Amino acid sequence: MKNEDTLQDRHRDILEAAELVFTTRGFAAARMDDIAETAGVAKGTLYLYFRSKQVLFVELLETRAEEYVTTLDAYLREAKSLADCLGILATLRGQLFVKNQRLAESISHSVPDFPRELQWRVWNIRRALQRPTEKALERFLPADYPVPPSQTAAIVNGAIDYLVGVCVLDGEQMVLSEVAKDIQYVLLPGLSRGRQDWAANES
Amino acid sequence: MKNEDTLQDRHRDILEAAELVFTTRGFAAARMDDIAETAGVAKGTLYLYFRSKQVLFVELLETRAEEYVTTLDAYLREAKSLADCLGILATLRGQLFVKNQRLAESISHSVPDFPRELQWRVWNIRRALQRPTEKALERFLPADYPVPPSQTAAIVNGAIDYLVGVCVLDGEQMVLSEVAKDIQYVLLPGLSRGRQDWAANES
Amino acid sequence: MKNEDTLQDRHRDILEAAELVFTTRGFAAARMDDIAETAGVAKGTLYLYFRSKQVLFVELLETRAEEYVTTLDAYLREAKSLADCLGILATLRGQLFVKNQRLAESISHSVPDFPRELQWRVWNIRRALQRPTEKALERFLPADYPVPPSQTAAIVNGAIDYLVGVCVLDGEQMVLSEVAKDIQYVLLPGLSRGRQDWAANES
Amino acid sequence: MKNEDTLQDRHRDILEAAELVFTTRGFAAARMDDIAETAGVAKGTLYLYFRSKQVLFVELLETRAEEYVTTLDAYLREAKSLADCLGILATLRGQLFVKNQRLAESISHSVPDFPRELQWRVWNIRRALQRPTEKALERFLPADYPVPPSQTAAIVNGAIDYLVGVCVLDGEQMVLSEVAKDIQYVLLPGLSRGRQDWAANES
DNA sequence: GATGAATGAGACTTCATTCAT
DNA sequence: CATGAATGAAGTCTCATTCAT
Repeated sequence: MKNEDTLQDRHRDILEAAELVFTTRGFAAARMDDIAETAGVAKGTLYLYFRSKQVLFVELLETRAEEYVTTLDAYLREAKSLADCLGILATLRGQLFVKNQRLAESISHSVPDFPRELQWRVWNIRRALQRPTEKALERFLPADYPVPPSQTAAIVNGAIDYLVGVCVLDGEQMVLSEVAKDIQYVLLPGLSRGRQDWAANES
Repeated sequence: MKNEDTLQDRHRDILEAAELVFTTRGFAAARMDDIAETAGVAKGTLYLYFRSKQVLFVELLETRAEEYVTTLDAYLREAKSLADCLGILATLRGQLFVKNQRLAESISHSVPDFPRELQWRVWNIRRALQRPTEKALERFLPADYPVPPSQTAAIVNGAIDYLVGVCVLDGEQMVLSEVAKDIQYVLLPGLSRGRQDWAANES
Repeated sequence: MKNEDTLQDRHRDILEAAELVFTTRGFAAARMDDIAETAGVAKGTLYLYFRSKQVLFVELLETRAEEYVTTLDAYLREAKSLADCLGILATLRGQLFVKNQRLAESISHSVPDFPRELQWRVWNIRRALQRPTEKALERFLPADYPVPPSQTAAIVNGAIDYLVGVCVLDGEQMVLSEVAKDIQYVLLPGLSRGRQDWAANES
Repeated sequence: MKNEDTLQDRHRDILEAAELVFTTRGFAAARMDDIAETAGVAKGTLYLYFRSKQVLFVELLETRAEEYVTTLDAYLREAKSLADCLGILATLRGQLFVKNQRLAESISHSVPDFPRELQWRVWNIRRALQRPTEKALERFLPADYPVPPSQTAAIVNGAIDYLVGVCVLDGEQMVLSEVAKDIQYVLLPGLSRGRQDWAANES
């Protein structure tokens, strides 16, 4: 009988293979054959660990989201200022972005066909991915900041991800410290002023 | 012989059906049967107008991108200030880009399998979508603005699209004027200061 | 109103186009689109002259077989000897072989699917194509020739067609007088002796 | 894991089913569904053994051609005279070549659409099928025989195949010994005389 | 009569899933 | 537990035939 560790390994190998394949081709175009081959197991073995392609996909999302959130939270806890936050977000999203982004893209397209239980799990993942940025911003935004945190978080994450994405698509060697600097330059002023500045600016 | 207009209509009907289906399911999961049914034509008719599913997808992208760029350019030409630009971008991307964004998401996954000629066409689409924001920013950014326009454009577009996307995903009734206001509040300060401010801020 | 001649022309144009296409691709792979384009008419027009692809095919076979038989009979009537016969057959089959052969090949594969009435017409064509060689041989074979004429005809026709076919396939410039000479050299002796020679040879 | 023999069997079953279907209907009209049903396997199984219909067709040709050539060579090696050769050829082509001939007929129509690599393989098959008759004739033809062996081979093969074909088409019970006798009677004299006889005959 | 856009049955092929070994 | 051969539903695409113009 195989011991517990071997089973864990197999499970992890399959998830890693699935990540590679889903990331590269998207959910619909990914083939279980490819995942099996990449994982170095037989096709039937996949079904010993995951009931279906859809379950494999969702459990992969859950695993990666959890890891990502844990990492991000740990780093953001150390942040001393809004500038720190932006720097950390830019750096970590820069490192993790490509894989996660590609996975995330599959969600909106694929999930509508999933059974309800899986759809619910995906919904939870989405919520979880929002929170770290949101929590960090809450700590440092001016108390009277007029834009709600969830939407400010969307703005910040969008800015970072697109900038990283453009660099990657253009094939440029991505210099993360540059990305962080650009992000800080553009976003910091707008994130640092309270409502009275707004009023001032409007007038 | 059917008259010219009828043919044009059919062509447009199919593109609209394709837009709906590709947008909803992504390229790989979209079925030609669904597109045909949505367009109200027989399966074979699709192939009278587009040689293959891939060609239909790319020509849809081209058509929508062209429309989008034309509209955006026209509006941005009227902008009198950076605030105007951000407002226009937020409003139009909110109206037009949710769909296009979904289409765009399919690209990175699907296009690698396409024949080279189609890949090249997609590449051109990507370039075209970047330009309007870039051109508008060039007009209003301070002369000594330290972040290159292409990357500033990425930051702006990303902020807008994510914000719109979050609103849509959350199922909120999207109030575009709110979106525009939030965007202006967060981004405007950082886009308005020249290099000397940067130096000041750093110190 | 179009006059009779124009209708005849159209009919003939279509048959010629069909001959070219069926000859090139075989019955099953031939497309009505190609035949229409080759004939310079619209696809629907084909169906004004021939009820279906199968009918078009069979009527083409009938037309060409009739022409071929008429021509062959006329020439063979002039033959003064077995050598003449072989020379004439080699020359004419050499001229007509490629087209007819290709058409004939389609028959055995395609006809089983045809409706019974068309099958019967094809059967008649086959009989008709055999007869000229058979009739000519009957005139010149020794009275006591032991091999039945229909089978002798098969041997003669097979020898000629394969020889021409090999030349064509090898891409050689086919010299018909050479073909005729070879055929005569190989076949004439065996066709010229009566049964007593056979007995002699056997002993 | 299924044992090696079972896989071999399946492979052979499919080839036999393919032979039956391609032979009956020709390449273009043959349906993979029919081949699968005839072989007693599911449609998808065919594609585990052969990458496409075209590949299945070509590999069938290769297999049968190889068997045929091997058998023919073995028998012809034992021939003691030209009469033996003709008898052997008539008998074996009668037994083995009706099927192969039907396959061969598909080649000229279907192969032009094939990818270049498959075309090359078919070309090699054609060459291989020519050689046995040619080699045998070279041993027994008079040294000064004026017709080149490759063309003499074409004449002999054509005569045999047509005769067999006519018998089959007429639905006659084919008596192979009769066929052999007829062939020998017609062809032997012409194949036995050297060039001086030719000169004599011409005068 | 002539056209050719439209149709839809049916072809090839793929791939998630199963199950005997 | 692990395997991978087998399955068959479902996808893309073709093409003979029809019919409104």
